[in-house]
Amino acid sequence: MNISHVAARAGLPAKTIRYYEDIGLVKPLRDTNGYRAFRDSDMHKLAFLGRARALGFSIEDCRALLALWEDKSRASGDVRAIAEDHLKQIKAKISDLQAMQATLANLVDCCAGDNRPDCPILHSLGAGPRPWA
Amino acid sequence: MNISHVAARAGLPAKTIRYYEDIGLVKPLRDTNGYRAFRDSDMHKLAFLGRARALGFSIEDCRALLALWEDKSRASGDVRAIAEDHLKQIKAKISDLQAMQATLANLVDCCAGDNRPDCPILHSLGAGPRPWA
DNA sequence: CCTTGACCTTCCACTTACTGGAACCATCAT
DNA sequence: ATGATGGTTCCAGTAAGTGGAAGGTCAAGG
Repeated sequence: MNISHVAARAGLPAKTIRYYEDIGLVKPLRDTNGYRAFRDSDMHKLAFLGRARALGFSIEDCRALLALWEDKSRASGDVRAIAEDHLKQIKAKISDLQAMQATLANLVDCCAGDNRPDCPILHSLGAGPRPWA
Repeated sequence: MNISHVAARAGLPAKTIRYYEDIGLVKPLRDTNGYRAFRDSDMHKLAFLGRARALGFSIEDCRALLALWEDKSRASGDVRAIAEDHLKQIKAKISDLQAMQATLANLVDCCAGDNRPDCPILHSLGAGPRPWA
C-alpha cells in the first residue's frame, strides 16, 4: 500500500503519516523506488492513532497506548490510568471553557452592538478583576 | 515602573510582557540604562491583555480589541462581533470536548483496570469507527 | 573600592502537532 | 516526448509563550 491509499483508509493526511514516521510512530517498509510500503499492520496502527488523536490523546500518550496495544501481556490498568488522566484533563478544560463562555456571554448580552461607542465588553476588559476570578 | 513591578501588577510573567513588546502590543519607553519604563497606560494595556487572554481571545483578537479600546469613536458592534465569534468557537470546543468525554468515560467504565491483559479501551481504539463518528 | 545578589538586557532554542511549499524523482497515458 | 499524477526530501512557519545563557546595572555591606 502506498501512502495515499493508507491515508484514505486511515483517514489521515499523507503529510501527517510522514510526520508520524518521522517521530517513530510507524515504520513502513520501502519499495525499491523509495516509496513507502505500508503493511496491514502499519495501516492498523495509523487507524489506531487516528482514533486516539480524535479522542484528544497527545502524541506521547498515543506512543504509550500503542506500545501497550502491541504488548500482548500488558495490564489493562496501565491503559486505564492513561485514559483516566486524560479524562481528568478534558473535564478541567471543559470547566475552563464553560467559565469563559458564561463570562463572555454575559458581556455580549450587555453590549448593544450598535454604532454607539460605549461598549461594556471593552469596559469590563479594561478594568475590574480577571474575568475568571 | 520597571518590568517586574508591572508584571506583578498586571499578573503577567515578565517574559510574556517582553514578548508582547516584541510583537508590538505594547511600546514602553526606555530609561537611559536601557531598562523598559512602563507608563500607567502601558500597565492598563497589559492588564487588559491579561483579562482578554484569560477569556481565551487570541493574540490577534487582542490586538484588534486593543485598537478598538484605544479608538474612542469605535462602534460597540465591532467589539461585539469579535466577542460573538469567539463565543461561537468556545461553544464548539466545549461540544467537541464533551463528545470526547462521553466516549472516553464510557471506555474507562468498561475497563476492568486490573492486571488482566484484556482491555476494552485498546480494543475500541484498535477497531471500529472514529470515536466521534 | 570591591563584591555579592538581585535586577535588567538580548538572543537563541525549544515546545505541539502538524501544514505549506519548493525542488526533484517515478510512473503511466497520450 | 510530454504532461499529469503520484511519490520523495528538506526547510520554514504556525500560537503563544518558556527556559536558559551571556552579560550589563544598581544598591548595600564589608
